Order: sequence, then structure tokens, then C-alpha cells
Amino acid sequence: MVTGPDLSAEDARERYVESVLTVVEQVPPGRVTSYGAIAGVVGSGPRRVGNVLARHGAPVPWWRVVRADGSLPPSHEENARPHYLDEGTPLRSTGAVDMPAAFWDPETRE
DNA sequence: TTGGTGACGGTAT
DNA sequence: TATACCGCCACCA
Repeated sequence: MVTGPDLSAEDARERYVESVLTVVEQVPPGRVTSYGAIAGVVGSGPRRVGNVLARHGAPVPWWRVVRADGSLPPSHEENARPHYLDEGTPLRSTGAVDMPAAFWDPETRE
């Protein structure tokens, strides 16, 4: 078989990206979820999720997606803080998100 | 084609 | 409690 472009695989990748962005959009204001939680829903590893947001995360509320410990890379943390204050997201004195209070599980939607 | 990299996560020290 | 290291896996140069 001639090695043509695998369009099905490319389409699968596109649907995967769309799935991730859809989950992010479903996170309620004032709540956050983690890369790992999204990974569990879309069926992939957490680094994949971060990679997707890095490339296609601009149009979605990316600040509602944080690391498992509730923190974000310093630069993004600066951009996210205003959103947290505006949405009333529970924060800790460290500047990270108060995970036990703010975590939203995309699988149980609570 | 091969190798390096990363918006992470968990475990070990 | 903080730091280091490894595992994972697709994307980019």
C-alpha cells in the first residue's frame, strides 16, 4: 500500500483536541480541574493535555486547568490570578488554587 | 528518521 | 516539607 497520509489518524487527533477543549469549557466559573483529571476523561496522559492547551488552549478558559497540586507555571499564574479573583476561585496563601475546595471532577461533573 | 522536549503526575530520597 | 528523578507519549526541528 502506498504510504499515503493517514487522514483517519489526523482526524482522531483533531477530535481529541476538541474533546479536551470541550471539557475545559465545561468547568464552571470559580472552579478548576487538573490536567490529570482531563486526561482520565479523554483517555490520555496529562502531558498530552498540557500540550493541547499550549497549542489550542487560547479560545478556552485555560486558567481553570491547573496542576494536581493546584499551582500553575509562574508566568501563567500572573495571567490567571485576575480571573480567579473575578470568579471567586478559592485560593491559598501560596497563590495556588485551593484544590479541595475548588476541584471540579469532569467525570462526575461535580 | 531520530532525538529532544513539554501548560504533568507520582514516587523516592 | 522540599527537591530530584522517572514514566508517558505525541509533537516539532
